[in-house]
Amino acid sequence: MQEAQKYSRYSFLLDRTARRVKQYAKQRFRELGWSITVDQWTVLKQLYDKGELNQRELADLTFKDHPTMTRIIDLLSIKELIVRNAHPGDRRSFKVALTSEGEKLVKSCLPEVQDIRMKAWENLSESDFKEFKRILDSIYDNLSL
Amino acid sequence: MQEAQKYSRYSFLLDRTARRVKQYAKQRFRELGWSITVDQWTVLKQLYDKGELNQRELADLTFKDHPTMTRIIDLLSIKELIVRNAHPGDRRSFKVALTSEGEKLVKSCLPEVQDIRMKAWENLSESDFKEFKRILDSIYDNLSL
DNA sequence: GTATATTTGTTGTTATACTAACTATTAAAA
DNA sequence: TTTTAATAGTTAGTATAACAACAAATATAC
Repeated sequence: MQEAQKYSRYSFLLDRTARRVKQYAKQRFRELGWSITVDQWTVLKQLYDKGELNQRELADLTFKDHPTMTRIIDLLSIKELIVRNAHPGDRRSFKVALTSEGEKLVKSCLPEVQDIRMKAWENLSESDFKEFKRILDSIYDNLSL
Repeated sequence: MQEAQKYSRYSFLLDRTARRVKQYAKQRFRELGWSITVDQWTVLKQLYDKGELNQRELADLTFKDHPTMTRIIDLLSIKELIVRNAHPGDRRSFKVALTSEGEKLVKSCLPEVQDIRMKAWENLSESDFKEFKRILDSIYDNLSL
């Protein structure tokens, strides 16, 4: 393979693998009969870990943009897993919070999610993780503005 | 961080980085005034390298599913960069081919695409690439059916 | 204190991703 | 040979993902 083409190949592998990881989780969620998507789960989990957050904070934590977050929150609201509460002192923003339904769902799904996530990393060592994280962070930084 | 949560974190980093790589390329395509997306580029490049292919072959090579490939090909056809030719001997399928316009575009974009792709990998060594590829492949295999 | 800039969130548009259901065609089985 | 199965591709529906343009509220500058 030519030197220059090598980089396209690596980008391709990265994209392919990320899609596979997401697809696997999506499929497992489905098989388990859960009515939420992986991205919706990520939002629920943040709220579970950190408590009430506004939409900007959620977007920052998940590295999604604001319109995407608006829509994920819309869908979770319709399912009554979260609520947008008025923010006292800033009428532009909401305090997004888990409902008791939402909290119950997070608690019940958590162990299975951890199994799903672990599956990807079978047969990989502790030093592999470190290397992998270092390289991913390096790529991310190379492309940051 | 708890052992189990570590894996979610790695999946998150993988997803985040893959999105960033794609976003960067998209932004550069845009800045260069190109009227194609990154995924559309991938299809054009395959046709440039391998010649005529049917839609299934293109889907397999790019690891995309068939409906997605149908739509990418629709869009590239509208732009008259490729054509669906009848397949002699199998009336179910098409032979997809670059038009002369399409071929000209691939040739003119190729050097810049290589620069875009290279950007992600600055400051990484040859052994980093090898490690990275090995780990990505391992993850992919762990999740394959 | 008013003009200007920034922040928070929404809406609209285009493209990818995945599932399911479908048509048309070809291949395999009985 | 006719029934059945498999393959190639499309269409429909839902959910991200990214960008642009926007409204409303808040913060800053003068």
